[in-house]
Amino acid sequence: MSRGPDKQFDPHEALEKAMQLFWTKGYAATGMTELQEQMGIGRKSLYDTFGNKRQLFIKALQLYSDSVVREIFSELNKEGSPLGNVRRVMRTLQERHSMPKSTGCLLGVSMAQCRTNDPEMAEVLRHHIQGIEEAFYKTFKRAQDAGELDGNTNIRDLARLYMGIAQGLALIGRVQDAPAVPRSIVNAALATLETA
Amino acid sequence: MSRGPDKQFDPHEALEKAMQLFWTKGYAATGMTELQEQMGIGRKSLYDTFGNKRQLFIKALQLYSDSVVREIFSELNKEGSPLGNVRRVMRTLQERHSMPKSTGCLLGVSMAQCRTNDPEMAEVLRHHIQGIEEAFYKTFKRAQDAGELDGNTNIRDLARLYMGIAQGLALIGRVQDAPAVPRSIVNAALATLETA
DNA sequence: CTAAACATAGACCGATTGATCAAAGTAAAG
DNA sequence: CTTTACTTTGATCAATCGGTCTATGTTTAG
Repeated sequence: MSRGPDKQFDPHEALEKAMQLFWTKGYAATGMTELQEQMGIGRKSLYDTFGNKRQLFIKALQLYSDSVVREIFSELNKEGSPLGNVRRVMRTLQERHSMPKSTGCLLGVSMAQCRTNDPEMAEVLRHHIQGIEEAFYKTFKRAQDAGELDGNTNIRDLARLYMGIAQGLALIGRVQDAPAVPRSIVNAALATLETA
Repeated sequence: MSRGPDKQFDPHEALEKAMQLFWTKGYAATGMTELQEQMGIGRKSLYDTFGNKRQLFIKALQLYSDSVVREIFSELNKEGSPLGNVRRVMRTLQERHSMPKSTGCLLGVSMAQCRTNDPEMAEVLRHHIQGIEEAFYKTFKRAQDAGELDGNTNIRDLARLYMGIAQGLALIGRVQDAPAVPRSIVNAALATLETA
């Protein structure tokens, strides 16, 4: 039971701002002062609410996984042709990462920045990207059961490939403002499904 | 014509050390003090020889592209089956990024760290990864001419896909120490060549 | 009302950042 | 030799880093 005043800010909104900033600039290049300004809260409130920079970052990763990633890949679970869902998701990714100011994928950006000798962070990231792999796997499984994919296709391998392509696509989108390269990548990726 | 003493260090060796450090830790997380120590030279020598941190980084990128990338992808130009060369290169990448302390690809790591609004750095990176795309493209072209690839296959798209896969593979290798995921990605990627 | 429990704003901490500079050392030219 | 050009060392710069803390509200319980 609280006896003091309520927070004057919405922690969820503040975390979203932090996520956006980490997404754009990356972990190391984002300063607490800049975070504080963008989140629109005081320094003490920031630390009282979110712990420290590292914990704030991990919370931002969780939010990213629960919001952005979930929204994109929930398309995979819809009714209708599983492979059709995959195609639609890949086209959505293509579109996103063709935007002039594309910031890529926060998970990918973070994988590039987390040191090899930081096992805890690596574990968090591994967990999140495994979720993407599983989303693809379940969809390919349904596709195989429905006869859309050959029974001999190794769908575990395929799911991991698509997860890898999604990461590569997001990464390249950060430096490539022309839509040609992302389009090519998705074109070629989807072409492989025709004969699998 | 120089009238003073020669440098007491080998700039190339020093740059190689810097490249290694950037590769492991990333641009933002690597400090000048740490660079200086690893490079084994004085502070002034560092700035006199390499300019500033940013210029040093760009020189390190160039060295990476000219040494590491070149060494891996020169395999593509060898005699014999072009697709066989592609398979060998992809297996090499798989092996590299399955190592426990894999640091991924310096180009990929840098793409993740360079801000979207840093056009100069983006241009440098775009140039380097375009080199990888071209290496794949020329090889797929030879494969198509030799009848190893179907004439209807869009090899520009395919080359960009393989460049993207290589980047995704490198990225995931940073957080995945088990060899299963890289192996799956390369397995599935190469499987698509069988029917293209 | 008073008092306790909360939140706020912002000064402040030592440490570290990228970068500069003066002083000392060294080798070649004349 | 002296002079000149170059390097090296390491002190030092202002700025910023992540993080702490004090002082000042502000709300609720009694």
